[in-house]
Amino acid sequence: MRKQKTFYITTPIYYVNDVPHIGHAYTTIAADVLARYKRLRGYETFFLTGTDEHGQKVQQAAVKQGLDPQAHADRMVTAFKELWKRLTISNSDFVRTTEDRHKWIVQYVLRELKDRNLLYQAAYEGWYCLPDERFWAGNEVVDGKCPECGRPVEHISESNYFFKMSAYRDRLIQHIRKHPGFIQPESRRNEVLGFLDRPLEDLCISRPRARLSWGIPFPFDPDYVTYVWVDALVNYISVPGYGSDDRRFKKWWPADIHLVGKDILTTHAVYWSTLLMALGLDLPKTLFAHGWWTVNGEKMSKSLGNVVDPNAMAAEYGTDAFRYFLLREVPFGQDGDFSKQAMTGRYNSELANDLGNLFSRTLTMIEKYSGGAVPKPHPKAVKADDRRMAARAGKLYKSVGGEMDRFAFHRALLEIWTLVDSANRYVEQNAPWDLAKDPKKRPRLDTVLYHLAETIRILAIYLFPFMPTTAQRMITEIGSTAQLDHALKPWDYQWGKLKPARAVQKGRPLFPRMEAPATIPKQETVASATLSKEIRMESTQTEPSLITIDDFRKLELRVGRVVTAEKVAGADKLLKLSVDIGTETRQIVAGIAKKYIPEELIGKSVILIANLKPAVIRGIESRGMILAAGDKEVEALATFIEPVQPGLRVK
RNA sequence: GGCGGCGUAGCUCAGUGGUAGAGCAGGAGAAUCAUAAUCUCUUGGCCGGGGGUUCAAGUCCCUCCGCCGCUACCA
Repeated sequence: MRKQKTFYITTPIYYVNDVPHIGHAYTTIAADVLARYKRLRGYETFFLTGTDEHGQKVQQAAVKQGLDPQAHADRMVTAFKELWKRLTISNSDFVRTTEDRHKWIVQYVLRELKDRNLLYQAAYEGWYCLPDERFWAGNEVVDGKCPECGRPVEHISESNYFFKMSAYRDRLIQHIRKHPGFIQPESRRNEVLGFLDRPLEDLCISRPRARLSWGIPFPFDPDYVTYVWVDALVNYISVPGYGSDDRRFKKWWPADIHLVGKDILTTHAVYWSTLLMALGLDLPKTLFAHGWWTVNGEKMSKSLGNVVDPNAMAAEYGTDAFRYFLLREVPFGQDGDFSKQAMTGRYNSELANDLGNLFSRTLTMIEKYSGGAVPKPHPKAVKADDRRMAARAGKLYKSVGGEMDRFAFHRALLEIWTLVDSANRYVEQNAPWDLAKDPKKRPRLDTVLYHLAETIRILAIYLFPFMPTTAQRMITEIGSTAQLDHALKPWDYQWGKLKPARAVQKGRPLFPRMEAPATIPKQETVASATLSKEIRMESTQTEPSLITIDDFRKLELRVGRVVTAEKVAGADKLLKLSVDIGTETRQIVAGIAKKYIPEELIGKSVILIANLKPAVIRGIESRGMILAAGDKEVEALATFIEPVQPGLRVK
C-alpha cells in the first residue's frame, strides 16, 4: 500500500500582547488556503496555529490592567480563536504556550541541550533601561539614553544561560546554499545569508526570574525562566509529538512549511534552525516570509489609528471576499497596500462582475431555458468552442497546482480567472438566448448550458481553498452533492463529472455589488496624515501611543492665506512666506521649495500651527509651521476643499 | 557605513540579447441571459539619466540619481 501523503503547515504562534490585526489574519488565511488546497489534493494535512503567551510584554500588559498574566492571556486568546472561526480557518490544532503539553516539552528540550553540553552559564552584558525593563545593544543606545523613552540606561551584567549557537553557523550556511527552496522568497534567503556572513554569536536563552517571572521555568535551575523565543519556536515540534509520541512526530516532522512574516524571519532562519540542529532534528522543508500590509499607503500603527480590524472587514465585505483580496492583491512575499478603494475595486470587478455574474447568468439560463435542471449535453452538438472550454478547465489542474506549490497565490487566482473570463466569452459567443428561440437548436442549447454548469463546478473546486463558503455554495446550487472539504479523487477534477438532470437552486447573488467608497478628498487625507505624523513623534515617548483630545487641543491650528512667497537665498528647500491669519500676518520659513515655486502659492489657503515656538532658520525668524504631506520630501500642502476665511480655527 | 534589491503606460506590475506587454483606469461600439453585470475594438511608453559591449540592449557591463530591504538576543 502506498504511504499516505502528509503535509504539515504552521503559522507563527501569535503574541497575545496585541489584538489580532490584518497581519495576523493574512498569515493565517494564507496557511488555511494552503492547507485546504493540500487536503483537496489528497494530503493528510496538519495545520497548526496558536498563541505565544509568555514574556515581558505580556507580563507588563497584564500588570497594567491589574490582571494576572494568565488571565490576561486567556482573554486575548479568545479574540484570536473567534477571529479564526469567523475567517473559516481550518486549523487542526491550536496551541497555547501556557499549556502543560507544551511547557513540558520546552523543559525537555532544555534538558536535552544541557545533556548535549550545548549550554553554558555566562554574564550577559548590555545597556539596560530600568523603567522600560529592556536591554539595548550598544549601537542602539543614543548618547547613553534609551532610544525608546530617552531616559538614561545603565550598563549591567547578569548571569544567564547561553546556547552555543555560534557552532552551527557554517552548517547553516551550507544548508541554505544546498537547499535553494529552504528560505523563500529568494531575496529573503539572500538577507539571511548576508546576516550569516558576519560572526554569529551564542544566544542568551534564559532570563533571571527576579527580573521576569512570566515564563517557563528552567528545569535544572529555578532562578531562571526560558527566553520567549525558544519557548515559542518549540511549539512546532512539541505539538506533533516531539519528546512524547515518536510515531506521531515522525509522521509530521519535518514540517513542510513554516509561514512567517518578514519581521520574524531571522529568528526562524537562524535561532530555530540552529536549535533543531542542536537537537539532531531535520530542518523544516520551507520557511516562507511574507510581506506586510500598509493602509492607504501608510504604515499601519496604533498611533495613526489606521489598524485594519479583520473582523470589521469580514463583516463589511464578507469573509470570502476579504480572503480573496488579501491573496489576490499582492504577490505572496511582497508588501502590499490595503485600501477600501482597492478592496471594493476587486470585489466589484472580479467577484461581483466576473465570477458572481457568470454564476448568476448561468443559473438563470438553466432555469429559463432548461426547466431548472442541468441539461444533458448532446455529443453530436459539441463544437470546437466547447472542447476548448473543456481543455482550458483541464489545464488548471497543473497550472493552478504549480502556482500553489510555489506559494504564488495571486498567480493561481489569475489562472483560475482565465477560466472565468473564457466562460463569460463563451456565453456571448454562443448566445443561448438566441438558441432558445429555435426549437431545432435544443441539442445545441443543452450542450452549451451543460458546458457552463460544468465549468462552474470545476471553478468551485479550484476556488475552494480561497473562498470555501462561496465555492461550496456554487457546487450545491449547481446541483452537485460534492463536499469540498474532503479530498477529491483525481477524476473529480476531470471534465464531464457533473451529473445532468439535477435541479439547480439559485440563491442570493454570490457577491452583491457594492458602492465604491467615496474617494477621500485629498486635502483631508493629507491633513490627517501630516497631523498624525506630529502626533507620532510625541507618542513614541509614552507607552500607550494614543493621545487624548486635550493633547490635540494644545495645537492651535488656523487657516492662513499666503500673501507673499520667495526663495531663501542659499537654501534649495526653503521658502520664506508671509501668511495672513486674520489677526496678523506671520512670517514663516517652510521647507517646500522643491515642490512649489513661490508664485503659485500666493493666495492659497494653508493650515498653520499658530502656537509653535518661533525658530530661526537660516537667520530668518519663522513663527509657525504649515502642514504638508510627505515623509522626507514634501509631497503636497494641506489645504481646504471650500474657500475659508484666514484666521479660522482648524479642529 | 556594509550587503542586497528595485526604477517599464495615469496606477499596479510582467517581460529568456532579436518588432515593448497585461490588469485596472480612459475612449468607442455590440448584445440583452445576468448583480448595468458582459463582449469586441481602442488611446496611451526618451523602459530613471549618462556612457560602454554587441550586427542588435528594457535585458549584459560601468557610472550617476532616486526609492526600498537586511544589519539578531522586546515579541
